Amino acid sequence: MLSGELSKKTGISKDTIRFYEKLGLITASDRQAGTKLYKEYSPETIERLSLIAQGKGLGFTLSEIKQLLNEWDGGAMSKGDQIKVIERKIEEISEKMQQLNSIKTYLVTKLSKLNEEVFRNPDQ
Amino acid sequence: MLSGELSKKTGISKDTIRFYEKLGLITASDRQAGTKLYKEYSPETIERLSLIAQGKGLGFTLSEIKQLLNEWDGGAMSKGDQIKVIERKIEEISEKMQQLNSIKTYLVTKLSKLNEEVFRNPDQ
DNA sequence: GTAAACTGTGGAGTATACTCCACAGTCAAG
DNA sequence: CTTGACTGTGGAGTATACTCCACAGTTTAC
Repeated sequence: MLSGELSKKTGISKDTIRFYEKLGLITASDRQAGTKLYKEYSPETIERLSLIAQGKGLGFTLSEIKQLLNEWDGGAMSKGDQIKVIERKIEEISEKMQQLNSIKTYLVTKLSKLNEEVFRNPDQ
Repeated sequence: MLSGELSKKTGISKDTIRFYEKLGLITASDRQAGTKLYKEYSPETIERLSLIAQGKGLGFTLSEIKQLLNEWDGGAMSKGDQIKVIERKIEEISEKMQQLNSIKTYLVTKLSKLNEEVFRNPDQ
């Protein structure tokens, strides 16, 4: 799959795809075409890009996402180290979830207060 | 409270504080001192700054955070509109939590697989 | 076989979120 | 009363994450 198709399938621009490739977030195999090189992306790249998008939305930086993805693929680390890193990530994610939950609780409280007010005095 | 104290209490640099003030994320009252103006921050600014830091860690941009904080303070919107906006934010936050949860599940699975492997063959 | 669509490249430009610097005025301690 | 710490300001610089552009090859459709 070339960049155009990948871009259409993920909604991520070809420039961004190239940018991610330069950073090493995704990879491609080169295919010769005359004097030019074309870049073949494997279908898994689609899932990888959607993980990147998700990670970004959750406040991870691209370099954090790169780490996460590489640990995923089990890099050069020993099993023991991999376990430690993943445990740490799980902790981080749990923290994020707690934070989101407290914001949510706050908003829900505010919401029910507003609903009550409108119920009592509907012309607002 | 002046910027230095606020900075010490929050761990956020005075430059960042000034930056946030320029963006309207926080406010200060001016106090004249000779030819100079000093900026007085209320104690609530501390909590506001910690909310900003949290929001950032959760993938919200500063302008999204600004919106969130202003809706907090009940801006110029009608109650009905406020309710709609807050409902939308709650949805967004729920989505984020679901995403985090699916990543967490993935990581937990990976972790238990790794633990099992190390249990069977500890020299890694 | 040729025009239109597609491809990778280098490099410049943009938005966001800071961060640093030098300066001049202010205040607090001795 | 002066010295040293603190303050706000304008403006420049940095890191991150894209986004845009022009160009020269390539493939596809007719």
